[in-house]
Amino acid sequence: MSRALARLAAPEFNLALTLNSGQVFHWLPHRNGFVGAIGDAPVYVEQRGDELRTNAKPQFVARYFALDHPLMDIYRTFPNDPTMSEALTFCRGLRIIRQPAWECLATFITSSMKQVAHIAQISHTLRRKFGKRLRLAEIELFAYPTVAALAKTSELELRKCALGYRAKNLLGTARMIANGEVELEKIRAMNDDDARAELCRFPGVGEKIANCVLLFAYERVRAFPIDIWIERVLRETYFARKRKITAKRLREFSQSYFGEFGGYAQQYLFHHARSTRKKGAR
DNA sequence: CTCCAGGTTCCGG
DNA sequence: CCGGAACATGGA
Repeated sequence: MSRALARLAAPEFNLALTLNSGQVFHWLPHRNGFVGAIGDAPVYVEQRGDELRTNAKPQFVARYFALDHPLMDIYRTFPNDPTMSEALTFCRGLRIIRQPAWECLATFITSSMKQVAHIAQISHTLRRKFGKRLRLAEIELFAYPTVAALAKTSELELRKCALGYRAKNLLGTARMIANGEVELEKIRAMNDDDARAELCRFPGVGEKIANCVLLFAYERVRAFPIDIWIERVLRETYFARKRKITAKRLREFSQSYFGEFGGYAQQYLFHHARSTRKKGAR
């Protein structure tokens, strides 16, 4: 495979960090890089310094990994405080990628109250069971199941994939899209608030998951998902020794304090907190 | 065994 | 608007 790899410039980018930061869940280590599907395309990609090598079309890969995002300009908008600075040092080169909307929405519906490792496991199970089989040389890969494919399964069948109570939500969402009740592409034209409200019409989608989808699939880089990790960071860092900080207050603070690239700041804080505080590092 | 994980929804103050 | 409880599953 290595003979046929195309090359593309990828300055200010850290592939491994980006793929392991909890925004996308199906890429697997392979040789010197990773294999995964970008939509229906089987992709191998590896990083050598400031360059990527891939079997796929360079522009296609560059778009997926958002290599056009002005990372240096984005960093300049980050607030200047110790916690944010540490996260930036730790996560430099992490990019918010452009995921297909349906795949991102469906994956985050299965993410509620689940560890990252388990979200990945569910993604692989669903792909293998209901997704299109793809081939990359000797490797077998699977696309995420289409809306139609999941819409015609059953709650029972999905529960067999360890979805638990999320099965009903995933199925209901697939059916709402399959019957035209909500059109994911129409959301692209909406402003952030309308888009968020539209996403919240799906069962199992509340503000947090809607914000993840806005950030990871609709390129709304201001969207600031607040999960338990981020909530801890906010409370401990910016509201230390304060009682009674409501969810509403946290939401308002994060929107104003982190600014126009709040979604980026959020992902850096999230990944840094998770990486440094799980292996007994505290 | 107990605790917790990239939450949402429903219900009673 | 706010706090609690129920909801499934598996890894630590």
